[in-house]
Amino acid sequence: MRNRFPSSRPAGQRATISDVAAAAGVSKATVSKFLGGNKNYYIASETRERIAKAIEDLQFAPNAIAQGLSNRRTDTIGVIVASITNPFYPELIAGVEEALGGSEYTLLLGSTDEQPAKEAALVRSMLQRRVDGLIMAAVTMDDAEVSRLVDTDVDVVLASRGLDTTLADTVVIDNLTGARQAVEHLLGHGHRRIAHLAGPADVVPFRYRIEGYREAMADAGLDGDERLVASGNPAEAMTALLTLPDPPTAVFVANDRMAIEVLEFCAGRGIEVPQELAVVGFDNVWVGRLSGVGLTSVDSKARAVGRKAAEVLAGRIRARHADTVQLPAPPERTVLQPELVIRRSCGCVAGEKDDDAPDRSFF
Amino acid sequence: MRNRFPSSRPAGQRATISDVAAAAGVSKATVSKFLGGNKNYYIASETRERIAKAIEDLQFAPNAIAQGLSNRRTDTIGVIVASITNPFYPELIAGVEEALGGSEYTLLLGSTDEQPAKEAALVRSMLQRRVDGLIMAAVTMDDAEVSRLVDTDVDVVLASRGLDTTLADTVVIDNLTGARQAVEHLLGHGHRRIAHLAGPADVVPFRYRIEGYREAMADAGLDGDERLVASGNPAEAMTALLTLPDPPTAVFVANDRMAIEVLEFCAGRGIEVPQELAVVGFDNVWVGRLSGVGLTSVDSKARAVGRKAAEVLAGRIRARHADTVQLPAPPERTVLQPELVIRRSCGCVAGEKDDDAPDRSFF
DNA sequence: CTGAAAGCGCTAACAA
DNA sequence: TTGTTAGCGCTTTCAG
Repeated sequence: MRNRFPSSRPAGQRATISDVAAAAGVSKATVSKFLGGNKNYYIASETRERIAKAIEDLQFAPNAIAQGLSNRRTDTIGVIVASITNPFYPELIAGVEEALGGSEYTLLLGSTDEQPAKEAALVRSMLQRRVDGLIMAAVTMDDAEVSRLVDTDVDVVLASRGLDTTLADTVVIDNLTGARQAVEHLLGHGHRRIAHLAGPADVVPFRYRIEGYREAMADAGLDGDERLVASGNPAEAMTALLTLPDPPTAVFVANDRMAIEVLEFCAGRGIEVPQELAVVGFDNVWVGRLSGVGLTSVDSKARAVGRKAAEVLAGRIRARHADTVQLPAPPERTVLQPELVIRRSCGCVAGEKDDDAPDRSFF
Repeated sequence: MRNRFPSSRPAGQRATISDVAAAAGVSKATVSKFLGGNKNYYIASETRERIAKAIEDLQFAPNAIAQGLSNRRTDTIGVIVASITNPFYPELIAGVEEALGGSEYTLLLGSTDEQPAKEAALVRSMLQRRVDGLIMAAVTMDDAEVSRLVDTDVDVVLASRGLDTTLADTVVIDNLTGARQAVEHLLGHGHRRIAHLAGPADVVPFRYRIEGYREAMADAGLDGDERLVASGNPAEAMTALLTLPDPPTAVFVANDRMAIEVLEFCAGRGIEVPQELAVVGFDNVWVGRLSGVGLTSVDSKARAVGRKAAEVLAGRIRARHADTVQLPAPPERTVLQPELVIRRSCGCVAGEKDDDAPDRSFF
């Protein structure tokens, strides 16, 4: 195997710009200009060739760390999600990657496992690593913390879990409307006792989903029974709900993760879904599409949210690095519309309205 | 809100070690020693306090990029997976994070979408970013490419997709045995016409799964019918298989992603699983556990593989950075044993042997 | 115990 | 068109 490092440095050590300069008989500056590509530096085509050859010979690739230090930008963006194993987030990440497609950005990833301490540590770590921007798809921080974050020199966009804040760019879906749609659909099926299995109240979207539930119930003149709002471990919550004197005939669950557990709970107890209990989830994770699952759910557009978040962030970064110095534009808030996807678990006839592309593969 | 940057630099600019040094009335070198923590530098406790105060006042956090340049290590490890939306990989990533738990490592993530070109680009990008190590859970490279990669100064471990190579540390499961178990189980159910839906042949594990299938069939004196080995789009492949003159009564599918599509295909065609067609998958992705799915599958231990890969890698990095210079140990190959997890789709009675912890949440 | 100085690999004025 | 020089922010000898 021929030695790929003909320079004087020991094997396994990568060539530097100085090696290239020496090999090409030019200065580092010239090589650097050659690398810069974009800026219209003038450099003799003959020199250009010599440099290209040296680079090729030495298998040189610029050290991005050194470039980062000098350029004050790393072409890296951080993505912090709540739970990498919840299929909602890989989908969101895929959206981010999609949007960043051709660009030179690389993703620094972190999963908080829903732990605020881990979230804080990840933010710190990414800031120290000088990411150019940060997409937060896990936010348990309060406004003060967000504002401190926004005060730094990295651009931040809050995705999906976004707070109410107007401090930072935000990409969310309309959780309130989504929740209303779900509950209204259940009302349309004739249900009157509709429960809500809520998510942790320290996560903003869950608060809106509760509110949407309450509004829809109130509009139907069915509000007031707080016993119908449960939370915590799905199995336990369902047990409590179903042993109520006047148990619910339907439940709107705050996300699909929990909704699937409700389905499993019912399967385990021999409770027929949707006959004995109708179930509607939230997120429309791909699993719900499986014919053996058939979960009706509000699509929270994970991929689109990720894509949009990345676009907004890229725009910010571009603006920041633009030559023309100007005040940053005020935070931008994008609200995507969710969409109720109807399947079996709500009581609709199978296939009635399920318009999923049947040939699309699952993952 | 009080200004968090009392130094002279403009808001939004982070304090540097020089700012701290100035504020504490010491030199950068001393501050750096203070930061180093571990090495037993002697520094007066009074100075120590002044520095600590300055750091606190200035909200100083060292620039990891600059540290990286100086230290020649970034405390970052790259993870390249084949497809972030295939639940197998988030699980593997979770294993990596688990193992890296307390340490200061951060993950640089990339998903290749099974495209060799993207894989190459990601490797390049991560190398340029000077990751300390690389976990490749997507390898379509050949030995030559791997060897070139191993020749660099980053430690590489091949996880799950590992080649046959002995050039790099590898953590895999015993795919051949796993496949044999699957097929033997089907044989035990009395099946004689067992098909195999194979994965892309350029991915090593899939080749072993085919081989395991062939061996098991041969051992049962059932080899020879190559028409039973299909590949490509699951729906099309199944259609072809089922229109054979002597169609299979069971199919061993190379991974759960495809197995699930087979299940959907059957549901769509009204083909009863397992009565008309028994199905066994590979990976034991959590989805298969759902009561509405019940997919019998060979567990490929994604989490354990991720964990082990991270441990091996961390060990390598530690060794490389150790003061005592020594020849690197030869590549280490870890082979984890897969495990057949039995559910409905193979023909076993539901619940018969499904020993999943029933209360474990899904994701 | 502390500091001066050199250097990690690259970029960006500014000269030449 | 090319080279010189001075950093980017931190670490690490090596002298005090």
